[in-house]
Amino acid sequence: MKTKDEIIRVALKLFNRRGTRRVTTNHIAAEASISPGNLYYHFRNKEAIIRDIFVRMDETGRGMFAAIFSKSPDPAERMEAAFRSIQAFNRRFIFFKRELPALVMGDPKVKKLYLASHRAHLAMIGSLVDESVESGYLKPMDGSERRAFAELSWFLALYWINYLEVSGEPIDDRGIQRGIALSRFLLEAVRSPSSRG
Amino acid sequence: MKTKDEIIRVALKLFNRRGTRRVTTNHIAAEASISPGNLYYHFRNKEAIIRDIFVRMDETGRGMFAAIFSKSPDPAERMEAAFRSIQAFNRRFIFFKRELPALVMGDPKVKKLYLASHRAHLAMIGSLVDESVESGYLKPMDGSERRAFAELSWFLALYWINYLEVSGEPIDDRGIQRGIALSRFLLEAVRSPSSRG
DNA sequence: GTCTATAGCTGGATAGAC
DNA sequence: GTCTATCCAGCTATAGAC
Repeated sequence: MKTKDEIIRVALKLFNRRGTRRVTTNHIAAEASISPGNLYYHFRNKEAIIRDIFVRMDETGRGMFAAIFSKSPDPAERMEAAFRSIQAFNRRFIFFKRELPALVMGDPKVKKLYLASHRAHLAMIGSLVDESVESGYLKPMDGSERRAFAELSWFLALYWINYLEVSGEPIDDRGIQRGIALSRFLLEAVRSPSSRG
Repeated sequence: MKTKDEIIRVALKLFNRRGTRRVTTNHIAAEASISPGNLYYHFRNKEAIIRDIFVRMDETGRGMFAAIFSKSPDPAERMEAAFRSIQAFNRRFIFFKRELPALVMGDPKVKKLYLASHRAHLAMIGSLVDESVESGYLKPMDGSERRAFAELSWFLALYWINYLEVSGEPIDDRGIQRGIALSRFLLEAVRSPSSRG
């Protein structure tokens, strides 16, 4: 593997374990078995490493979400599968979710990318909701109701892992299942009577 | 004002503005117009300052939430007022909400206090939901539905300000109003038909 | 209680040889 | 591309006078 990729891989691992604050460039270099000087040959500074991880994360995420939403079995199943995928994704880059405000507000480039991605996700969920209303799976809703449902669903998926962590619950299948139960509760609230089992 | 209180006041202001990471004990001392040495006379270290702020925050919060939930006008209004109060509270201690995972997971004493407070809030909301079901304001629900509704409501109130911030929306009345709209959406989902206007 | 002065350390980042 | 060596800034925390 290329040195640069190895630095990223190791940095992500350490950031997830101990947070960007406590992980120094020296730690990363040591764990990657290279010299500090070499690390600085590949990256301008620590911030650049974080940004690079973010860009890769964003690309991974876009591909993943597109794949999720293009599949279309039963809408309830799809929602559940989507929730599960998003949690796995969030867990893989958990340091970013933990430090979201600091990282997004601290680096204008990250902020710009993050906002674009945020809007894309909301729009994707929004059109999914529109489709489901049109198909009669969801009950008739006006624009503001649709947006409320879409945003709540996204909001839940976005923060659930963080909530589990600070609530002292382990991030395991049971915890994810609890999140799915909440997203089902949301879904039930907007199901059309005719689509209920 | 006592020097100790002044340190706390200034530290909270700076933490909210720039985050605990970038604010040093020297900054706090300078802003409080005292010497670094004097700061260390009053606090063992920086962590102790953060913890002290947290303890005061917790006390403030308990009092505030108890007051909110003991008032009882129309349940919908009460929910709205509660949401508003919680957002104002979260904003006042916004650094803590931004750095929640790091602060909670990094200091065992903070973690313990936070968990106790988290559970107390969930329980408070839970009994409020029970009451509202019994009174017929909310539709009949079993235990798991009640818990889902209570937890979603709390979850929303807890992360809303954070969500606004990272979404690039200003934390102003309009943003809070958007949050209230989502909590209303949740409430509508569980209102009993007879209680609807 | 408050100050000045400073020890002691850590970590980001660079220079220059290979 | 990679290393060694090192500089420098900035921060925490303490010592000791007042």
